[in-house]
Amino acid sequence: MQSPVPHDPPIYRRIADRLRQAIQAGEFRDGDRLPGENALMAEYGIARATARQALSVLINEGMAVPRRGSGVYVRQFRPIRRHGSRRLSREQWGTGRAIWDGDASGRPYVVDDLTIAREPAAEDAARVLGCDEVWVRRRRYSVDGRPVQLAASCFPAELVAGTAIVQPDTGPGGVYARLRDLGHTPVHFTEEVRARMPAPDEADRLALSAGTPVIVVCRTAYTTGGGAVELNIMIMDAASYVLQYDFDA
Amino acid sequence: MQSPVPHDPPIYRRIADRLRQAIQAGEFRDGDRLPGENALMAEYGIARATARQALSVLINEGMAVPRRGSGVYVRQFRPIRRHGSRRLSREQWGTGRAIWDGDASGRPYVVDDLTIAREPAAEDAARVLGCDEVWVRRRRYSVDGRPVQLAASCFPAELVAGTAIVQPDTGPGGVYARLRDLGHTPVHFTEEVRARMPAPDEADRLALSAGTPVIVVCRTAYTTGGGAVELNIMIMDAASYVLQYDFDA
DNA sequence: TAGTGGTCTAGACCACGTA
DNA sequence: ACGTGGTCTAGACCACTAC
Repeated sequence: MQSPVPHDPPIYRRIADRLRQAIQAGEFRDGDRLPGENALMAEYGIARATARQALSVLINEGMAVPRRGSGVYVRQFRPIRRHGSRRLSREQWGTGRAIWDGDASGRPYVVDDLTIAREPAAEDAARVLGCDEVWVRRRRYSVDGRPVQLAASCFPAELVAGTAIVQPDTGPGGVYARLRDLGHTPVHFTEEVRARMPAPDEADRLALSAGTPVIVVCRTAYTTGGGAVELNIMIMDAASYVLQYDFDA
Repeated sequence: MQSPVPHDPPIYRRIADRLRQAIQAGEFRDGDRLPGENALMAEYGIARATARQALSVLINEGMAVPRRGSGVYVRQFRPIRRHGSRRLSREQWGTGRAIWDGDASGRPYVVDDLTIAREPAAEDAARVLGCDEVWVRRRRYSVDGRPVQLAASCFPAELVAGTAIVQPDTGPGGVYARLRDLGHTPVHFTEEVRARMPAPDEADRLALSAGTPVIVVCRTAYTTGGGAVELNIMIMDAASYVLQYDFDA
């Protein structure tokens, strides 16, 4: 009978652990090139697949990024701080500022791939918004030339048909100012936050490397009557964002 | 010259895509067993490593979970809803209820691995709390017998030394009620939310399978004077949580 | 052109879970 | 006992990047 000793970690794990420690100890800095497959094979006397497996551990942890034909590099982070409560205060969109102005932490951003369409409401949207058809504004946001967020805003179709909300340019203050003009001022917001690994199409559109989760924020905007007037689903590159929420006891 | 046609996806990707579609189409339900390595080898006439690679795609996406000696299974989700703003209202902890009572969506929870220690403050904690030494309460929360969250609360050492806050049982209302007793009532909270892949020790303690990110919530509690009295870092299994924040415009 | 990572094959031995 | 996934070897060809 053997005593129930935990097994030695496999070779590839020990190599991955050593590399991770080296990174955290500062031996490799952000953007530095790590030892490649050939270097690990020579250093540890292992097969190629084993060296690959060691590197894939770090890659799937989001600590390293492979570049074809070049090498494996330590990942760089510079997150955007997104303020949950403060940024939606009436002062912001009441005075003609777009909400997103405050988001990029001073860095310029661009909106890509804007599409506006009338669609049958998805099951969730139908329940929350209380309608069968919605107008959807889909767009992608980029900062420093890199895509960071996909967003899809849904509005009850009858409410917004023919307004600036279904136009590419929604005018000063954005969609919330237009909802106010229509007499449906948003006064309350709920945000649901989840995190998961991206679906392949999300990874494509956000140019995510392996090991990068997405943060999914589902925001609902309510009017004084308690009715929901907007459902906004945001999918964010988790490596590019810090969400901040402030509230009182 | 070739036209710049995107390459055909590799075999393992196409197999992974087919399996993913089958899951999303409901051909496999939560907890169902997927075709294993041998089945894929036979079905597609591929080598073992290729079949493995196809399955590893789904595993790293968090869609499937491997069980040694048994098979690969479709992952199951049943998240806990955690209310950000509402749960910290004074009514809750002012009347003797522990904050966590409202968290598990009605399911019972347990606290594991509670340790309480006086330590030199980490760099972040020192800056936020304005002190060199802290008392830290570390614990793990489990729901339905499965670990879901690691938490570490830091308090300024001089403030809480000798109080119930450094005892295993903090009494009715928990640490916030004790801070109130000390005249340092928390009145404002800031939560920073991030998501990333877990470090190996986090994956161990939360029993996370590959492809599961963690949500990191860093909460700071402020008193009326504006001083920070607690820094609480929570690491949550992303598959087990939905965070909800409510706020007004 | 040389070196890198990406894909793939055809084997091997092991630990583990189920029956 | 058998089938499963976990680890590992020793090759191969390819696409891409840097020089």
